[in-house]
Amino acid sequence: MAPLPAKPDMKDRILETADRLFYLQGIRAVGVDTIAAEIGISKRTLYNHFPSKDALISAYLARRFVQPRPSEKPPVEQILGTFDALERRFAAKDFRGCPFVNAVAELGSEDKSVRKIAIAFKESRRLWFRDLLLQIGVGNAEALATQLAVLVDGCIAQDLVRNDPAMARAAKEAATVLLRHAGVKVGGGETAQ
Amino acid sequence: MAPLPAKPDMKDRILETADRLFYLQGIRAVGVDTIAAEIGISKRTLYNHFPSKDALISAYLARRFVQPRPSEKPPVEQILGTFDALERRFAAKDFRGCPFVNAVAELGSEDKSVRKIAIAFKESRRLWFRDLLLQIGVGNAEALATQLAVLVDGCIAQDLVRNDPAMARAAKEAATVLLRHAGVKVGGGETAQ
DNA sequence: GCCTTGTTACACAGGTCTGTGTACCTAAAT
DNA sequence: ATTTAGGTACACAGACCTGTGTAACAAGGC
Repeated sequence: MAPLPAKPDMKDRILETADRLFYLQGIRAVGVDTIAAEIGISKRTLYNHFPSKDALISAYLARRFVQPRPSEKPPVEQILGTFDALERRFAAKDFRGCPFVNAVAELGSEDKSVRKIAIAFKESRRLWFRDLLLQIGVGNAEALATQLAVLVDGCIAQDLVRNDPAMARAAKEAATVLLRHAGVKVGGGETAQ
Repeated sequence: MAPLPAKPDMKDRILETADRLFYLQGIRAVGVDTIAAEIGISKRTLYNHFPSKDALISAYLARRFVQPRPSEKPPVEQILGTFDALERRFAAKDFRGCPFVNAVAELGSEDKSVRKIAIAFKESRRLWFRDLLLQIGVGNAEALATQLAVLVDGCIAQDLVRNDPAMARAAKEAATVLLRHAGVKVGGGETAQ
């Protein structure tokens, strides 16, 4: 075919493809040959952009590390909205759990850098919860934020195995109870639209 | 009948070793050569007991599928005791998360039999919670049992990444709030020793 | 023109993995 | 003593993996 030198950044294309395959099939299950073949480039080109598969794995996880964008909505809505968003993602059939948890499960405790970024991600989400809780004056925001983080990862793990978006709803109901118990006034009923 | 070999049951030794290595290092990361070498047997012997690595993986997961033994303790203690037991296991440095979640994360959705046993395990634990809740007359035991199961898997996932046994305590505190909210009279304070 | 940059095609080294084939050994049961 | 089940040693096939080396090609900038 046309040996087009690819207008969009080749590095981005490689990374986007690696991301998709790593996430859907597992890191160890996908070889660099497979990634290159999927894009239609030679393996040599891939190695011209990433010095090793490990570098590609790191870039993959770094790419997945996205902070939630600041929102104008009330903190309680943001917190509970997290579980609505999860439920929507569970319904998509290309959802395969948390890429960080999966990577740690797959690559073991050996891999220092993978664990490091996974810890950073988990902690960043916990802090996001904590800051929202502080905004609404919740006492013991630290503990409650941890509990919310546990609920998030719990319903993700459950959905990974069961493929049941209702797990997000169960987590949301639990989160609602915890918030109310902490004195937070939660708007709608337990089954928000 | 089968004449006894000199050794105790070789099949058990293979399975026990495979279990340890699969769990600690990951299924794909451990080859049959490694398992055989660890026991000090030849690879041929291993294949005389298990027709394939897949069969060994299935046996490994089946072995991990243990039901909690019936207990005389009050249901509430059994439920909350689950999180104490988890905290103890998190403190051990050979804890590496839930073997079923890890297997699904590692082997992908392709593998039907792995997913099947993982689902069965998750559901069996949920039903264990549900039956205990029914014993103490909790209304909506189904939903609460699901929430408890989410908390269990959530703190396991969190600990897998963070290596922090406090995650079990956080989950236990959340579980306590949920139980109280359901009308259950919970004995000790939120930090039972 | 020419030169640099990026890509391609392809071979290959060196390692790992699963699974098999074969011949020999050991010890217990008969 | 013979049979036989099970274990050992070891080679090997065939596949896959990561990563490199090399020569050719295509295009834009100078």
